[in-house]
Amino acid sequence: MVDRALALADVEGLDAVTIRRLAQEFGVTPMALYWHVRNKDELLDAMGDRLFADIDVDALASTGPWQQQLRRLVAALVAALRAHPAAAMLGAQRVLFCESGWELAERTLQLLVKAGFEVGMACDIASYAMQTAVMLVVRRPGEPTTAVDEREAITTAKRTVLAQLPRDRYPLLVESAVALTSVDDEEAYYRFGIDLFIAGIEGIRPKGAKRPS
Amino acid sequence: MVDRALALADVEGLDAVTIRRLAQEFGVTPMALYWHVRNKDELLDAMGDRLFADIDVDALASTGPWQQQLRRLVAALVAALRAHPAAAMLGAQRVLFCESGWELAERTLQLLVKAGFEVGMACDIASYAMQTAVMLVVRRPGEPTTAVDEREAITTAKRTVLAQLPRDRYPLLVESAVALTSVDDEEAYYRFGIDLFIAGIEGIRPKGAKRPS
DNA sequence: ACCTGAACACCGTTCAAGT
DNA sequence: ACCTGAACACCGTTCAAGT
Repeated sequence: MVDRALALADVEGLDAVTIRRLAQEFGVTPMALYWHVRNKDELLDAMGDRLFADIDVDALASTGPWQQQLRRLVAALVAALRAHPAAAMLGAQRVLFCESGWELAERTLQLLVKAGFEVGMACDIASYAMQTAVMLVVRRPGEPTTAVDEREAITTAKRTVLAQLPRDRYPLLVESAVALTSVDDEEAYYRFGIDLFIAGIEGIRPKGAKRPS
Repeated sequence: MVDRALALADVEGLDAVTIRRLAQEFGVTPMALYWHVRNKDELLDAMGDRLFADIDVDALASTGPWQQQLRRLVAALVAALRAHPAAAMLGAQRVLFCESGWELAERTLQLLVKAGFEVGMACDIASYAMQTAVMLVVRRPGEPTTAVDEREAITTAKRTVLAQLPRDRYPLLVESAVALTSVDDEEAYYRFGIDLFIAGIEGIRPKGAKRPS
């Protein structure tokens, strides 16, 4: 049922995931679902939890310098969310409330503390990391609530608007109409986002941080 | 009407903003609103646009080194979104489609190009900046769709769950139950987020970048 | 120019009842 | 243990009609 809901979200957007629609997919009456799930929120939570299920923290954060470990963790998180972009935002509220999320969070905190950050700072960074991963996935163009069919139309419409702006007032916007409304290389896009995050972390880290381990 | 909708979102969450509810607030029948707005999406768009209305780009990005200008722009964006946290996410899809958003975007691109980034990279950074600002505001705890009344209850519930986790498996999570579920100093939180962003940008910038201006 | 009434196709959810 | 029927209080939206 959770998988079916995720599949539905992937194709038609998160808004299409309704109790009634899901029941229809199962060839069953809407009320039947209430036997398996307490209410819709519980279903959405379960969808969020599922996102983290396949992340193998141990394999990611055991060897190498902390920057690389952190990068691998964030990259794995992003990859997990990318599997279901429409549902990715559900993950943000669920990391701290499911087994696999705990594993991920604890490891990240551990890693940051070992790197010399104090616990409070490690918490801020870990939260920021999670939010950044979600942000990268739930990004432009086309809200996650949109069906895949409409996405392309929305994108070109947006692009057209930008391209027709007055050139004298907004030269860079007009020039960048395409670049601002689409992502040509997905992998490069995510690499850039993660690079930026890691660079930020390294940038704010106190220079003479001790390494207790 | 847009202001009323924002006010409603502030108090009861974005989910409370419905055509029918809004009509009720105005002491009018739901269908009356369709005279002033084509449909609900148009209303949400207008709410998103309103968020940028008070940003005075010229005052922010005219003097000083580019890092400071960029910081001021992002800070102003964050401040603008913070005025209506529940509606902040609406801004993300609207920056490129309203007057004040264009002003903001063009200025940011301009600034980045002057700083030595090529136009494509400047676009990526500007998009990232916008997303980061939204992310910082639409953050934990309590989804933007939640009413203010419920927020506190949700927060303490989450905290309790974390505090009761097995200490041997998740020592850092248990220790950080409070830190992970709340923000004690709002200003420090936002400063941290913006610092991290700026540090990232400086980190990825090519060292010998030329300064054409 | 601005609003209403009636109607339609959707929601989530409860609760008693069926097998 | 698992599902249904009927019902309720909500949505957004259209369209003809009122003033």
